[in-house]
Parts: sequence; C-alpha cells; structure tokens
Amino acid sequence: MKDQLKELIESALASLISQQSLPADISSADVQLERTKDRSHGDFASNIAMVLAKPAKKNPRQIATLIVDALPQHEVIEKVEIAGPGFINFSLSANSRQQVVADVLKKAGQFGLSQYGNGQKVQVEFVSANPTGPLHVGHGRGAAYGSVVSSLLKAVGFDVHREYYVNDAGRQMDILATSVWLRYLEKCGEQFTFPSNGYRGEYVLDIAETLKQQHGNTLLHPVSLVFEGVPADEPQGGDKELHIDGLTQQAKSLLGADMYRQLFDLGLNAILDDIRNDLAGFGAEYDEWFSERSLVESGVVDKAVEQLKAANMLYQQDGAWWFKSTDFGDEKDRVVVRDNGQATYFASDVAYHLNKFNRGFDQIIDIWGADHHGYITRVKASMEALNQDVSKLKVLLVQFAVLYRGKEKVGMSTRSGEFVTLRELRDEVGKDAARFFYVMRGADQHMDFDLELAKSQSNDNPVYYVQYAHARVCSVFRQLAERQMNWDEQTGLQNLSLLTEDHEQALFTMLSRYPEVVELAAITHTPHLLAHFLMDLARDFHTYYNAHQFMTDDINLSQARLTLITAVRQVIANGLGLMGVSAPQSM
RNA sequence: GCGCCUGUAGCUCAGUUGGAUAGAGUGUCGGUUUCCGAAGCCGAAGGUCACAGGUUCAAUUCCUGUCAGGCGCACCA
Repeated sequence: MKDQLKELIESALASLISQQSLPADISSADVQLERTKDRSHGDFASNIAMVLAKPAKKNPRQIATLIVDALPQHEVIEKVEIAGPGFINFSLSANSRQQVVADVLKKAGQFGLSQYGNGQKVQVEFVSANPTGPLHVGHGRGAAYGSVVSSLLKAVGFDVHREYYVNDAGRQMDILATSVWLRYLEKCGEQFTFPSNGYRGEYVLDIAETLKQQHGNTLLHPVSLVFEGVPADEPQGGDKELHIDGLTQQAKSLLGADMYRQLFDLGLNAILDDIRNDLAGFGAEYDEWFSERSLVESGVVDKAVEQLKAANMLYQQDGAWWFKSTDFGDEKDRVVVRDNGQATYFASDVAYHLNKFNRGFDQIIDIWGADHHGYITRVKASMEALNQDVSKLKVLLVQFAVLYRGKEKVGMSTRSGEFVTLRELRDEVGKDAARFFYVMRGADQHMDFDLELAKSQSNDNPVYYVQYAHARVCSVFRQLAERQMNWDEQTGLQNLSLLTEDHEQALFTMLSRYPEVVELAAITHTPHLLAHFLMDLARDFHTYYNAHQFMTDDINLSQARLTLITAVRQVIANGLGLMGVSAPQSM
C-alpha cells in the first residue's frame, strides 16, 4: 500500500522533471511517506514538497500543487489534500482500506512476514553468561531481547543463526571447580574457612554432593595438606585472588590433571545443562552453543595471536604482548598474552570474532550487557587490524534492569549467592509476562523491574491486556456456537464495506500497519515497537468491543464484523508469537 | 578525570530514524453492567520535553556546553 503510493509520487516527480518544472537532480530517496498521527490528515502524508523547496527554489505549497496535479489517477486514492506548510495528505479509498482483512485471513500465520532480508546470513549472539552459576534476572533481559530480535529478523527474511558463547575456559571456571571441590571436602567432614572469593551459591553444594556420590571419599585430602603453602586470604590480611589461585593449584596437583578435568567438567556440565534448560523454558532457543575451550584447545586462539603478530599489531612490553588498539581509537593498548604466558579473555574474543567473520555471515550481531560497552572499541579494533569488514559487526547494548521489591531495591551479587534467578522469576511471574515485560522497553532504556508488580498478576502488566483481547475474540466465537450460529468468511469478506464505524476504520489501519511495524522493529532492532503496537491494537479492539455488538440482527453486518475480529485475533497471535508469548484461547 | 547510556505528566515509559495541537499505561477524581467475559469501556485533571546556546522552512528528535542519575575505565571473566 505504502509502496504503491510511493511509486505514484515518484512517477509524478519524474513527469515534472521531464517538463522541467523541477530540477533533475532529485533522487527518489528523498520521497518520504509517513503514517499520519491524526485521522483528519488522511492515511499517509508526504513532506516531499518541503524537502524540495530549497533545491527547486519554489515555495513548498506551490511544489505540492504541482505534484498533486501530476499525480496519476489510481483506485487506492480517495482524496489528496495539501495542508499546513506543504504536506501532501493522502486518503485511501474505502475499498483499499478493507483489503487488509482479506489479506490477513489469506496469509494467516504468514501475515507480516517479508523478504526484506533477502536470505542474508545474520549471526546473533546473546546472553553468553559465564557458566559459573545459574542465570539471574539480569540475564533475562538479554535473553528476551536477543530471542525477539532474532525472531523479528527471521520474520523479515534474514537467515538467522542464534548462538551462545560458552566461556568454559579461564580462571573463573577454575574458581568454580575449586569451589566445588572445597564444598566436597566439607561434605567429607573437613573443617576450614571457605575462601572469600569462592562461589558460595547453593548450587555449588549440589554439585559437590553429586561429586561425593560419584567418587565417595577418594578425592579427599586432609585440609592441612590442601592449604599448605597457600597464600593467606583477605580477611586474614592476605590477598583473596592469590589465595583462591593457590587453592586451584593445590587442587590440580593433589587430584592430578585427569581427575581435576573430571571435576571441572562435572561443574561445567551441571551448570550448562541448567542454563540450557532455563533458556529453553524461557523461550530463548539457540542454533549453536560455541565453546571457548574448543578455541583454546584447538590452537585457534594462539593462531589469532600469531595473525596479529604477523600483521605487526602486537608489541612486547614488561613480558606481556600488547595489541595496538590505540591505533584504532581505543584509549589504551590491550594485553593479549600475559607475562605468565597465558592468553587473556580478550585474546579468545579476538579468535571467536575472527571465527565469526570466517564463517561468512553478512551481519554479526553481538548483544551485550551495558557493563561491557568498554569492549566494543577493542573488539572492533582487532577485527580491523585483521582486515575484516567491521561494518558487518554490530554490538547492541542492553541496559541494566534495576530490580525492586516494591519500593526496595534488590542487591545482586553472584559470588554471595544473593540474587534472584531467572528460573525463580519464571516460576513466579510466568514466561509470558516476564518476556513481555523485558521487551516492552527500549534496550537502551535503564528500566525499573518491580518484582512485586510483575508477580502480582494484576492488569498493571500489559501482557494480560493483549492476551485478553485474543481470548475475548475466541470467546465471541464460543458464544456464537452456543447460539447455534456460524461464521461465514466469504459472506463477511463480501460485506466489509458495511464496516464504516470509526472503530472499524481504526482497526483496518492498525492491521495494515502490522507488517510495517514488524519490518521497522526488525531492522532497527527495537522489539518494543512491536510490544507497543500490540497494546495499541488490543486497546482499539476492546474499545470496539464495548461500542458495538458483533452478533446483530443484520446477518451481513454480523459476518463482516466477525471477519474483522478474526483478522484482529490473527494479528495479535502473530505478534505475540514473534515475542515468544502465548496467545491463549481463554484465560 | 575519560568513555558509553539516560533525563518527556505524581510514577513507569512511547514518540514512526527533523514534521502539523507532545502521547499511552498506572495513580488521583468522576461516570459506566437488563447487552458477545468489567482482566473491559468513557471522561477530567496532570507538561518550561533537565538547563543554556546553535544548525533550518520546521528541533522532544541533530550539534556544543552545563547539571543530574546509571554503568564502565585490569597482565578479571
């Protein structure tokens, strides 16, 4: 519809240019056509006359008149008006406004999908939380956002590959493994002070219990031996980092490399399974779980470092290898290999991103928590240094949701184990409400998440409002059956012209906007537009419901109305589907 | 100190990538049910779009500065 109008304007411009009424260097990209906010301004408005005022050296209303006169006749247009400073307002014909209902019913679940992306390959990486503990509500926003962005891109024709980067290498995982072992020692009856920097969550005890069931007391070493030569912990006037690293060394040497690896994997797999499970239950599906350890152990990380060296992008200082990221606008250079020979987290990130580029994606989207924004520059710098096309890489930041319990702010710390898990949120609020709530706000908006409110299941939560609209249509059809009546789609479609009420016209407009909203939300990575659209559509439906009877004495009118609300139900279902929220028949 | 994000109704947030009279939910106040689900609907009140400049036909939107809040600034992940 919009495209049709645009073509008409372009052909008007072309004929004006050929008549030399307008200068020739006007590009069709200048043609902007927008939905009007106000019904009295018609359906679409173009500001083209005002944009052209300067280059054409004519006043906008004069240009608008020229364009309107040159506009070809077409059945979709009911009326064209020039208004305000030079807007050209288009009103669509009743016939073309109704057309959308037939379109919705015909395409059903496919309505709103498009081929905009043309099959381009897009990789979307999201959540990627360290497998050192269960996901908490902070990860929930990234999970909801990432999965809806993926669905939207898929809906508009991109070939989407969703990925979770598993940080299963590195020091944090060693600390987890060490924590598990120490809890195991406690279960074996040993007594000592748990390291201040260890993982203290309940889940560590569970894994330790599994370890004990599998291995009995065979991994038991006396505490005196375990703590022998280990630097003091912070509360004892020492350094907590050196303390925990010392304990990790003890674990490795006392248990041996093979046994330590078993212990390590037990913890890793237990937590990773939990995360997988959790995300699946939250409606966040993945195509691939990409292991950092696989990059390290297959030498890909070392290779990436070598490539940087070969490109003359590294230098050695104080025993470490530094990447010249300042050459690419970073505020300081970054260490890639530490003086102890260990590669940094950044090194594997370079390798991982290089791997993404090598896999041939047209677009690479990283969705990170806002606390990682400092990494954007250095990661992009490394790809630039390795001659990759950095414009393919987009990093989308998701701001933090500050948790409240009523008026009270909820503190969060993974180490101390005092946090609200995503699973807890799901159990109490439900997947639907949680997802809708998270995605309802722009990702760059710092949002307040009130757990009390989300748990309350009150109508403060807009997801019920939208779902209720869907259920309400279903209810109408149940009522229809009870009255021994039925719905005839053909009769309905043939009588759409009877739907002349303002409420009905408003719904036509809303339905035809849906594909535009999906496309815009997809390409600008802003799923909250879809959430807001659904709330608006639901409100328009509820208003309509209250104002008019669907089952009237006039059979043709009734059939037309039933056809309209069936289309409304379909679009709500499609929209909720993209958001990963269910569309219940009754509530 | 530097960087990123944010500042819009009492509160939570939209604002179609510069457009016409700045919107919704919630809260407050008032109305609404012989009728398809009242988880609904209708109305009222509520604004210096943080502040000050600049860019142009037009600025909540873009630029600069100031103020305020969040988050980062490791040879941690």
